[in-house]
Amino acid sequence: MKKQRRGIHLIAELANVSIGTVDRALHGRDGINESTRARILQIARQISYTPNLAARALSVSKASFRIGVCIPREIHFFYDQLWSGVLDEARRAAQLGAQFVNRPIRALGEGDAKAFKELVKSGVNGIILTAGNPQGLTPLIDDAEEKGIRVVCVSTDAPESRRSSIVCVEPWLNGRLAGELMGKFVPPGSKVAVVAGMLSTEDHRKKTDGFSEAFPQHCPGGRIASVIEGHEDEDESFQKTFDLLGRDPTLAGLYVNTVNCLPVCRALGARGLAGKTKLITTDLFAEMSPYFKKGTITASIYQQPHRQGQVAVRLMVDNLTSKVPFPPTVHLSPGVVMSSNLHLFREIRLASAKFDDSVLSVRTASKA
Amino acid sequence: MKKQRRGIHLIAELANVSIGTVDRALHGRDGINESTRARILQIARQISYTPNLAARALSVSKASFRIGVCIPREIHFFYDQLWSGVLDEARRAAQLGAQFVNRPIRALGEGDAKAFKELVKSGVNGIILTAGNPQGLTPLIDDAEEKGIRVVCVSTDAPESRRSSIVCVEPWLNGRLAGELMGKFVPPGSKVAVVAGMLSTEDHRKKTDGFSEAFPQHCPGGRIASVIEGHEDEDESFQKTFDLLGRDPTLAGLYVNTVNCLPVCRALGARGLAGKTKLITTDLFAEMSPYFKKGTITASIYQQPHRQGQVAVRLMVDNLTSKVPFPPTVHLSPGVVMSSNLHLFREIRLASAKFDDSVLSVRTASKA
DNA sequence: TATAGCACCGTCAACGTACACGAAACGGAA
DNA sequence: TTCCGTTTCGTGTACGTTGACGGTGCTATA
Repeated sequence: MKKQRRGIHLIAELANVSIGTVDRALHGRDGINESTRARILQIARQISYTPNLAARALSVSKASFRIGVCIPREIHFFYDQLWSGVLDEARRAAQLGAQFVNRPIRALGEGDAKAFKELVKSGVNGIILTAGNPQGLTPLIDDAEEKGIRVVCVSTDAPESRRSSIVCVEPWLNGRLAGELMGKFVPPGSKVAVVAGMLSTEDHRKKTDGFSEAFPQHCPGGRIASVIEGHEDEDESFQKTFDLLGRDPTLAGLYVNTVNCLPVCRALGARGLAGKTKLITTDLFAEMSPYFKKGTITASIYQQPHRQGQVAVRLMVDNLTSKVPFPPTVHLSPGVVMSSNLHLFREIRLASAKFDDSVLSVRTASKA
Repeated sequence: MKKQRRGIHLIAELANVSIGTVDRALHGRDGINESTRARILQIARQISYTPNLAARALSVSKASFRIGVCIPREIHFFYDQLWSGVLDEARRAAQLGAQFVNRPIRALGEGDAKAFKELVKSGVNGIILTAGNPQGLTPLIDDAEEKGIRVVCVSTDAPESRRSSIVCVEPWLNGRLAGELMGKFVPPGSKVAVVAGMLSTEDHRKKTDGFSEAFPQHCPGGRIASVIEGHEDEDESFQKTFDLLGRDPTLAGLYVNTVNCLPVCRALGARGLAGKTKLITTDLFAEMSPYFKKGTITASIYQQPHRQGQVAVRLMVDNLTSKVPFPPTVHLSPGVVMSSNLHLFREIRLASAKFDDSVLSVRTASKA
């Protein structure tokens, strides 16, 4: 009744050698006869040996690789989800000996160059980041890649750089989907308007472009009456929308391509147009919930932040552990949130029952 | 010249207790004085202790475990994706010592009891299956769970059984989302129809119910004119739809809640109604692509088979490796496919460029 | 006073890998 | 023969955590 050994021990047993010899064979160290090495490698292949990365990480007493993460914390409902996706996946990867160093920045594009440099200097093997100002970051990214540090952008791209991969929902497509939906929600010949954050940011411009292109294609005779900018300011957004609705009461739909949709909802309510004028928003957070239920928001285009974080970590870990090549781009499909499926989204579910995300007490289930 | 201990040992040394006590304190186990627990937690906080997850994983690595998978192969575009999702995740889990035994069945509900029994007898630690005929499977599932074999249903549930979890897109909600969409696509007072597979299958019935309930809520004065059954037969589906469209040319929309939508598309084309009558379908496969582009299909409700497979494996592996408790249900949100985002879905992408799914050659890095 | 029961705590052996050290076996040279 | 060096391989320990098991005192009951 001998106990069943695993891994390197099993190979040793099968080859009638010691684990030391197996170690030498597997790692190409010297001090071993070529013939026995061949024999051991043969057996390793036969039992399809895969090293236990956790054990390896433990043995060298430091993680086998470290991944730096640099994302903002400002727009909470979005980046919290992104971070939570990263964390979810990181917890699993920890079993493979991955360590994550978090180097958050205040807001998108704020001090990311500094944070990035620090991560590079700290000797990580890979970096996951939201590239706020791509022009500043591009040379740094290229430099890191040059040194063998793999860089994966998430949510926001640095397209000109040599980053290994980008995980995002394409803003242009985001706008197109909104445009197609709107085109089918409103009757032919309708006029609609776009409420953007600031058109100076590429993301909002591309969404606006996508919408403007797709809407007329799916709504015969439809056209964009106007595009207004709220500059991420609550009062300004409300006032401008309120005025717009007053000027043109025949407006059939509104597309909000920034996360800042609550003022627009309120403006619609103030004009008594809630539920009448079709409203398509972007992203999702708990405070939007009542507006879905009242019918003010017809649909929202969901960018899957949690999943973006997950996928980014997966790409990185797969590459670092198993040399899985990076796909140059991962374009997730935006989700469509409506009142029917609203409650299935994390942002809404977690709002009612907040989970404790403290890491230390990962309480193991007590035996039954 | 005492050696510098780390982690739990360091805490033990500082607190003048043994590592066992520290373990008890950190994990909220009983058999420890509350005051010493507080003291230990205090010290842990002071040195900002973080558990070495690699060590934990190693310690718990109760050797390898085996997971049985039992899903049909009949509806290729769906179950192939499901299987591919399982495989994707299985590949990762292999690094943690998970083995997967595949025991496919011909079609949903065909010989699944036999396959299930074989898996149980083969001594797996967990089973992932699509529960075709729940009534037959339920006692078997309960039996397996009794023996400590965790069972996760995917896509199709056995709700009365004691399965550990279910991963699916709820059919009722699926229908509701279709109903809400349809309600906003067609003008108030519209008549629409439902094309089902067979109403005897619970899945199709629930989808029909959900649709019938949601549609009038979102389309004032709207009503369901008729529900027809295609019985998964191409000719029958075509003919019945063709006849229906002839009888009632004012029909504003059609909802197909089975995967068998091509005959409906053709019937619409034959009547010259393609693009006029709004068509909402279910699921997604490559042959639907041209109908999206022509505008015949307005939208399709996507059940995320790949993701379902992934999630099911994750639940199982997380539980088996780290005792993460099963959530009783995982209800994924159905996706909405339209012409804008069509090309982002696996089913369409992979149709053009097939990927190679070779698994075995996970080459370990040779020393630099 | 003995004994059982309980609350609290320590000890030890895994888990799979990496690496340092040392032990054989062998050949050649003194 | 003895001595030394090399090649080839075995042994032991460390890495940090977990869980089974055993041990110490103390209190309650006979």
